[in-house]
Formats: sequence, C-alpha cells, structure tokens
Amino acid sequence: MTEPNAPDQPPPQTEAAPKFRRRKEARPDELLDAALALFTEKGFDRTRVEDIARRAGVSKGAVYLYFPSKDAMIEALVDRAVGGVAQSVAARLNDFNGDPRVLLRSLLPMVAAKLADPKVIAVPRLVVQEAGGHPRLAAIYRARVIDHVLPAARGMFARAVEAGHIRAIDPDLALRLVMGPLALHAIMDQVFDIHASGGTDFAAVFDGLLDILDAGLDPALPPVGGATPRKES
Amino acid sequence: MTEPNAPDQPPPQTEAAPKFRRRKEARPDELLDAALALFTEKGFDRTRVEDIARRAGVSKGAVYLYFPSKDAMIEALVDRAVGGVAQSVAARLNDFNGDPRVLLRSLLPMVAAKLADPKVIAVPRLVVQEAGGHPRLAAIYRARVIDHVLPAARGMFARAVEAGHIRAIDPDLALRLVMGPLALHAIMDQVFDIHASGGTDFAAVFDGLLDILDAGLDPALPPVGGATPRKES
Amino acid sequence: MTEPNAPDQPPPQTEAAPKFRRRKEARPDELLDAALALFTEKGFDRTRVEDIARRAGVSKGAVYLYFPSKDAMIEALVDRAVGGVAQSVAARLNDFNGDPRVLLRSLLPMVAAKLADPKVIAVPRLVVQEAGGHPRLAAIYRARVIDHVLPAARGMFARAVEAGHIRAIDPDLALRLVMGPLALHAIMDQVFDIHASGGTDFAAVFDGLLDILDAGLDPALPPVGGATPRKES
Amino acid sequence: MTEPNAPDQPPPQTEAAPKFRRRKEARPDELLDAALALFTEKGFDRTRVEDIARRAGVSKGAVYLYFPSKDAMIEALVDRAVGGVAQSVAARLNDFNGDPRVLLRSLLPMVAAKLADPKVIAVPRLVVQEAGGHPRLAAIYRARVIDHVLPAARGMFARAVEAGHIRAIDPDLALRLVMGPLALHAIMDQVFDIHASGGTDFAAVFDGLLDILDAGLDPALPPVGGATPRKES
DNA sequence: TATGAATGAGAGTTCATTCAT
DNA sequence: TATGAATGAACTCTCATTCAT
Repeated sequence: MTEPNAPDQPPPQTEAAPKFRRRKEARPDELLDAALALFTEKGFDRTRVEDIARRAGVSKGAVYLYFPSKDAMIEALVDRAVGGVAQSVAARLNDFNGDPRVLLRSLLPMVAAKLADPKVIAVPRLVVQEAGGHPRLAAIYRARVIDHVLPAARGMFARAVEAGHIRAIDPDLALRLVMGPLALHAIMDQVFDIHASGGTDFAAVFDGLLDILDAGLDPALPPVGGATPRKES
Repeated sequence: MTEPNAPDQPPPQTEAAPKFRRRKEARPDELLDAALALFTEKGFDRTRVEDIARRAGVSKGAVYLYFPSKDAMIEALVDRAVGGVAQSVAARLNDFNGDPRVLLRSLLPMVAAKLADPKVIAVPRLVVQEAGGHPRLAAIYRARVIDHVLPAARGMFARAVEAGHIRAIDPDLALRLVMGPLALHAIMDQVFDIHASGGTDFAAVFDGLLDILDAGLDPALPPVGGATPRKES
Repeated sequence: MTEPNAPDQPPPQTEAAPKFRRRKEARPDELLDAALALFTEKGFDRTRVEDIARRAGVSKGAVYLYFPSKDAMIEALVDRAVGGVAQSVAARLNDFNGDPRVLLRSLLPMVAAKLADPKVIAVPRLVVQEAGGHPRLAAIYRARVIDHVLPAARGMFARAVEAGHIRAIDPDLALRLVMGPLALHAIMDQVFDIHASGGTDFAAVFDGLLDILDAGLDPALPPVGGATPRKES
Repeated sequence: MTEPNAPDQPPPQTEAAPKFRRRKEARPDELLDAALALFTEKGFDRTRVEDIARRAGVSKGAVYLYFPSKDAMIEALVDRAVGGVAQSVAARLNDFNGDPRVLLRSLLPMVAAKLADPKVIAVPRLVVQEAGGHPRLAAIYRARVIDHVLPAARGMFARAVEAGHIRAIDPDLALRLVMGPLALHAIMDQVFDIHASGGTDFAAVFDGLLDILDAGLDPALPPVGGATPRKES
C-alpha cells in the first residue's frame, strides 16, 4: 500500500512511545490495569484513588475524566475482564457431546495458560475478595460468567451421563470436582503464598486431576454418591 | 423488704443463663462474635467499630477496653477460631498409616458438620477476603492452621503411597483434589449464592468426592500425572 | 437550704460558664448561630464547615454529630428562625377587623424591634440570597412564613376595604406598599451599606410610611389603581 | 466552485443576522448572557465555567480567552448592565424641579418596561444574591448606579419639598417609599414565585403606588414623621 | 483563536480512637 | 468499667485554571 500512515501513528517507530502522545483512548485501560493491580494487592477500600492515578501516571483528577467514581472502576474492571471468554467456553461446552474427560484434556492447555496470566486470575480473585462489600460485583460476575458457563457445563455433564460416557454423577458435583482443585490451587498460591511441588502451574494440577477422573468416572462404575441429578437453585 | 431484686439480678442460679449475669468475661467473645458476623457480611473496612459495639450491646468506647484497635479484633478473631481444631486434625493425620480414603470417610461426618456451622467457615472466608489488606491475617492463619495441617496431610499421603494403599500421587496434588471441591462449594454458596442440587450440604460433596477417589486412587493404577512427589515450598 | 447544688450548677455563679461543662443540648444552637453569621457574611458556598466549627469552638467532625450535612444546617437555620412568629402575626391579622392603619401603628414597635435584631433579619436575607442555589430554602420559608402571613394580610385588607375603613385597594398591592419600604431599607443597609438619615432604624421608616398611608388610604378617596381585587396565584 | 453556499454562510447581507457570522466581537457578550442566566438561576458558586461555555456554544478553554477568571465575569456582567441607564436617570432627576409625582408618572411606562425585561432585573438581583461573597459586586453597583441616582433623587425630593410641591418628607424615606414596593414585588416574584393579582406587572404596582402618593404627599399635610431631612451616610 | 485533557488545591464527609465524666 | 461527645487525619470527588496541540 502506498498509504500506510494511519493518522494515529506519529512516526512508524517500533511501538510504544508512551509519553510522546497522550493517547486518550488508552487511558481507561491503563487506569483499569493500575486499579486491578492495586485492588488485588491491597484491597479496594485500602486503595486510594490517588494511588491508582499515580500508578497510571496521571493526576488524581484525571481519573474522574474517565470514570464517574471509584466504585465504577471496579465494576468496569470486572466487566472488561469477562469479555468473550465466558461465551466461547460456554459455546464449546454446549456443542460437545462426547466424554467430558476428552474435552477437558483438550481444553487443558488453553485453560492453564489463561489462568497463569496474572491479569486473568486477578479478576475472579477480586470478585471473591470484594463481593462482601460490593454485592454488584458478584452480580456482574455471575451474570456475565457464571450464568453462562454453569448451565452449559451442567448440560454437558448430563448428556455425558445419559450417553454412558461417564458414570452417573450429579453435574453440580462434577463441576465442583473439576474446578475446585484449580480454585484451591489459586487460593493457596495467591492468598497464602503456598506453592505446590509443581509451582504455580495450573497445568500440573489439571493434568493430575484428569488422571484421577479417568479412572474415577469410568462408566462401568455405579452412580456417584448414589444421587440422582436434580435441579440447581 | 429493704433489698429489692434489681431487675438485672437473676435468681442466683448456677450459670447457664446466658442472658443474665453475662458480664466481664463474656464481653470479648461477644464482641468477636459481632465482629465476625459484620466483617463477613460487609467486609472489614466497611464495618464501623460502632456497628460492632451496637451489635454486641455495648458502647463504642467499651470496645477499646477489650481490644486495643480494630485491627486487633480481626486478628483475635482468627486466633480464637483456629484454637485446637488444627492440632487435633494434624494429630490424627500424623497417626494414621492406612488408606487415606478410609480415613477421609471416617472423618467425613465430623468435617461436614464443622463446615456447616456458619461461625466456622466464616473465618477462612474472612481470611481469604481480607488477606489482601491484612497480610498478618494470612500469616496467622498459616502459622496456626496451614503449617500444622499441611505437612501432616502431605506425610499421610506420602506414607499411603509408600505402603501401596493408593496409587502414586503428589501429596500436594492430592490435598488440592480433596479440599478443592469443598472450597469451591463454599465459595459458590457464600459468594455467589449458588447452591448445588444438594443445597449447602458439604457432606454430599464430600461423599461424592470419595466415591470418585475410591476408583481414581486405586493403587493398581499407574502414577498420577507421571509425577514424583517433590518438596513443597 | 442546705442542698442548693443542683447537679448542673457547678458553683452558683452568675450565669454562663461556657467551657466548664460541655452542654450537649446547647451545641446545635451554637452551631446554627455560627453558621448564620458566616452564611450571611460570606454566603453559603463560601463558608467552609470547618469555619462554622471553629467559630462555634468545636472541631469540624463535631458538626456532624448534630447535623447530617451542611445543607441540613441552612435548612435547620431557617426552620429555627421561623418558629412561632409567623403564626402569632397571622393570628393577629386574622382577628383584626378595623382600620389597618391602626393595627399597623400598634404593631409598629414590635415589628421594628424584631427587625432590628441582627439574628432576625439575617434569616430572610439568607433566604433571598441563597434561594437560587437551594430551592428548598425558599420552599421552607414560604411554607412556614409566607403562606401563613400572606393570606391573613390579604384577608385583613379585604375586610377593611369592605367595611369602608380604607379606600378600595388590591390587598396584594397594599401588602407590597407596606412591606416594600422596609424590605428595601434592609437591603440598602445590609447589602450596600447605605444607611438612611435615621440610621438602620426600621421604626422611622415604618412611622413615615404610616403617615403617608394615613392620608393615602383615606376611605373617601376613589379606588387605588382603579383595580378590583382579584385572586393571587 | 458551483457550491459556495455552505449552510453557515448567509447571503452576504448587511449585518443584522445575529446567528450567522457572529464571531469575535460578539463572543464576550454571548458569554456574559450565558453567565447571567446561569448565575441568576443557580448562583455564582454553583455555576461551572464549563456550563457557561456550553451555553454560549464554545469550549471551556475559550472562556479564558475573553475573561481572566470566573470572578471577572460576574464583575463584567454588572459593569455591562449598568451602562448608561443610571446616568440618564440621574440627569433627569437633577434637571427636574416640579412635583415628583408628576415626574414619576411620566417615568412610569419606561421604568415598568425596563424592569419587565428579565435581563435587566437579573442584574440587581444577582448583586443582592452574591454581594455577600463578592463585596466588589456591591461596590461596583454602588459606584456605578446607586451613587449616581441616590443623590440625584435625594436632591429632587428636597427641592420639591422646598418648593412646596409635596409635604415635608425625608428624601431618604421618600426614596424607600417609592422604590421599596417595586423591590418587594420583584423579590416575591423571583425568589418565592408569588405573583400578585396583576401578575408580574410592575406597572400596576407603580400605578397603585402613585395613587397613594397623590394623596399621601399632599403639600397641605404636615411633615411626614415630623422629621427634618438630614444627611445620608 | 480554539479545544479539551490534565492538573491540583480544596471541600464535604467518615470514622478509628481518645478522654472527661 | 462504661459512656458517648469530641477530635482530626484521611478519603472521595469537584472544578477553576492551564497548556499542548
């Protein structure tokens, strides 16, 4: 092309000239990044707006050019983080009709990589931390993530039981079985600074978990807990 | 007569009249109960000392007769809660040399009952919630609970593998597998108000989990994750 | 007698021992006095809560023990000032059936004395000053004062015209004729620091005004403005 | 080009097309108009510079191209409004040697029309409202208006008494008598939204007032208030 | 000229903590 | 012991003013 100079590219330099041009569009994201880091580190209430501003390299007042309040920031944070992930995961779960263990193994590398990204786990952690004081956070997260993924996962497990791919198990229990170890792994790592033998490696946990489930979910085995799946409330 | 019974003086009974004659010695505990309830409900920072006082039925100033600061309260809270439980559990783990699945099944009712008590789960939840802003909380909990139970559990699993009661598995992974589902169950219940088919019943989750582990940990199976247990950091 | 020491009377001194005893009940009034002085002097918005507190001899925070907000103070101020005055004036107007000029002359000393008290005129002045930014102020004043006095005055004038005590005049006009000179007198005095020959003496203005009205309202004269009294909106 | 008529370019007319081609010279006035409207409506302190700018159709920064500060705007506002009016009124008063009641009747239509213009009464109202916080406002208004009109009015009344056109009356009192009802009429209308039978019609008030004065100032009557005119301070 | 992003001092309000009673 | 009025530091949010573009 003869016209590569997009109007936003001053000189075709390498990439980040962070102070050459005050990029209005980038500010909100930079502020949210700063806020996320600080909220996770010290908690929402103990983080001053001025801290966020300073970390993002702007003045206190500038924050309010982009967000109407501190509360709005934490909501925007969660909102931003839950973008398309939930939908795509839910879609894959809905489309799948085989053995969950196979699906989980194929999902493993992606999920492990996602969870290893500090900016990704930080958000659910934040939600858990602050949900007490900010009921809306839990509501947002639930509406945008959980309410999409949970039914999809439940359905997927139910179909797998039905089709005889795995032994009979309450889908709600199955979900807790699969995600629980990962959650606890994250909590020990982030909250208590206790790292397993394999370090902060979600893949190892996930991998070991699947090894257990390979045998533990064998369709030849009798129903788990003797329970018949019921409706979740 | 000349000595009318002041309305606050009960008939001089034995003791178990928690409403009358509960003074001095009971105060700190009543304050901690009130604090725990409020901290869990609204978070530490959003709970005012006056709220705690009012809920405990005393004046704001009285709180400072028993605790030097608000921070001291949350620490005392955690301290109190982790009393002898950890030690006794750790002791049982250390003494045990058989199949973990058997131990877990025998522990099940006790553990489930404990976790169902709101005042019990409230504390770990609080620690997770507030650890960001109060690093000492995590430290206390770790020193008083985790550092006792974790090595004991790890050793118990290691011995079980060694003795061939279960297939080879990294004890750290085993721990996450066993406790993770319970942790997630609690989080979904408390934070997101999502309750499984079986309600807020830890026993059902625990029971189902053990069904899975019965098969999944069969000693005839090859090592989990192909991993050799290493030291935890 | 032998027991003169009432618990509130430290030594039987003259009267005001303002710092010996922190009189909780007096605080709100002291704060309102301070607020009234400052609001009148510098305007509501340019008065800092801390200024009020300092003037009342307390700390900034103490203000909020007595008033939930700065806005609440100005409203309380107006509320307090309009106590029973309006009612009593309205009652006298309603009860009167004679010549308004007689009534006005008898009212003169009382009204003049009232208006000469700085704490009295300060309030209507404040209302006029701040009504723009605080519509509720105007509403309070109107509800508590104007809406009582105005209809009473209107009725009184109407009856006087009817009975032939004064020439026909629109009561609304009569009201403006009587009160207007006093209002302007106050404005010139307070706002522009311009004092008439007689100083800030409302009595002189009132007196002169009545001299004019004695002749100007003579019932033998034709209707004022040729207008028939109509309803006020 | 065949398409010269940009929608903003009117046919090159003479001048009186205030919507098109209003640039440079008109800006300050437009800004003051916007400021006057907003100051009157919400008060000086509660009006943001940005509000003024938006109402005038320019950016916030542009305001500072024309006025050095927000304070300067309110002063300019008052300055602008008191242009030649005061001088011309003062001149007429100074030149007049007859019966004030005649003069006032001849002035009536003009004065009533002036006061009915919202942009005219808005300024004295603003001065009264904001004088507390902006002593310079009162000073400007006094220097530019009151100090011209007041002595002229006083002289005119003094001459009229001297010449026997009206009964003896303190000119300062006379002034309050004449202007007071109009002032109160405006206050009730603007501040309390209370309108007399005749609506917001200054002419009716003025007219009725003069009817009263016709009789009340009859030169045959004895001196008003028994007072001898003295110097105003 | 004109824009509007950015600044930063300052205001209202809250609340842990103290202390006279 | 117990109270609760009082303090004052700290925090969120606003807005007049500046300045790079």
